[in-house]
Amino acid sequence: MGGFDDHVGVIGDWGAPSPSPRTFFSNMLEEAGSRLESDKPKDDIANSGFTFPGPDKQFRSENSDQVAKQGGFGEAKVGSARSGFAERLAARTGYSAPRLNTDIVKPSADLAKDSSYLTIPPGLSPTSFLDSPVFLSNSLAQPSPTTGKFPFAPNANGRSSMMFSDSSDRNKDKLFEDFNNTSSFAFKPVPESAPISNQVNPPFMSWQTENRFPSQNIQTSQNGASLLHHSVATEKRAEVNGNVQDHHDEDADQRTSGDNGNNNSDDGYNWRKYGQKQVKGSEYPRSYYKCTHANCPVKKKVERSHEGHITEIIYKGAHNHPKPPPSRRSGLGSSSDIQGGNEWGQDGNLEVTSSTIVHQGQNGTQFESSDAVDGSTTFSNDEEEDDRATHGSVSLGYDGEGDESESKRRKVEAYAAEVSGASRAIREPRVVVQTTSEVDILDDGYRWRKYGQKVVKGNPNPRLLT
DNA sequence: AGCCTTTGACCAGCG
DNA sequence: TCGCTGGTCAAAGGC
Repeated sequence: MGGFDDHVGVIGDWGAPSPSPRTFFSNMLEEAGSRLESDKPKDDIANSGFTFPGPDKQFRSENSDQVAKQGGFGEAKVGSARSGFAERLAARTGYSAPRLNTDIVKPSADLAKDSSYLTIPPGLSPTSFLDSPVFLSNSLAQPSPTTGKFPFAPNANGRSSMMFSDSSDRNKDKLFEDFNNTSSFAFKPVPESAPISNQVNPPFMSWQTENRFPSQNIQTSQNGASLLHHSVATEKRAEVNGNVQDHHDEDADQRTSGDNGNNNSDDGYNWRKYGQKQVKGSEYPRSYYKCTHANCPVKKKVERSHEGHITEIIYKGAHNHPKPPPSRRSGLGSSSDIQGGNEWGQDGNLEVTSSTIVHQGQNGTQFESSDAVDGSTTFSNDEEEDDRATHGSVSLGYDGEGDESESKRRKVEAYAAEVSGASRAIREPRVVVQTTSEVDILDDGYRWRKYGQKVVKGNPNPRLLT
């Protein structure tokens, strides 16, 4: 466990001294931008990027060329930025961020195959920006990168792109203003567009968050489509926001100010580890957790790398109780695998984590959503960068029945593609939620409306769209 | 004292 | 029936 402890310690060290999220991210962008402007060979750019596992494979394989050519916000930038940051960190604190073994990340083939799903690049999840004020209908929305705090520049093909190379705050702000001032925000095209997969075209919807979801949240599209996002994604998303803005989040606070991420506030529930086993076919041991709430049948299996990064999370069942208040959550000694710190990195590290969420009923019904969740940061090694450079696809359970939101959808899509390009170091734990029945998955304390069902290619079971 | 993790043993499903 | 595998139990120990 030494390695893990070390990792935690690292996180702890990062906590205090780390600059405000906004500042940090801004710096990162600037650095990335400067890199971009350099004459660095594109091949280098492509090679220096970090990788993104899973479904992203598809994204990468089909767009890697574009990514390399565009050199846009891609891997090189982020990777470079991270590298620079790591170097500075090492120089300043004497600490050398450990390299991550990215081999652990397994692709979610099924997701990648599903063309009906939107492929979103790593580091950015639909929910990331869906959770942003741009889509928020409530007043709790706070400024965030997803609300337009990132600069967007025009794109030749009409799609939007994020220009992180443009570090001008003025431009950013203006862009954001435009962003915020339009109900149907528009991404400004960019000459050097980030890669947008042809397969990304699929229907995408604009999303709205109904409220601030505690542990599980529903993101509802304008046409009523919703996704259930597990707390993991939710909290990580919050963390993402926290990195780029002064976003305030209760859970985030717990993570950062509590005990260096050693709390159990991962998803708001308390878990007790009751077993661990090396599963065949899995490179890392699988841990078994139970919800500690009385009579709560929920369990989760977590696979994590030696570095402590989650590679897969499988939830089973549905909580039959509300999320315990923060004060009642277990603090020390928690085995939570999704806790802020170690799993997803901390403010100081530049690792963006996303997750794929699959809600699967034992009756075969599989709900699938995904979520690039995390804005946490951690340095990863070159291998990882290579493997995940252009990965980052996440899928959304949406069939594109939307109509008036088509344009928005495309914008979001483009935005996702762009942003994904921006966030390089992405780790994508696969999150699966298994419930005993369709009812269970819906019985999560929220109200769901089924708006469709579809048999998805590669999955014999109908996919519920709620 | 209470809750947690660890870990070897045990059990059940499956081919 | 046997062996493999995944999941769970429960004792021991730590915090």
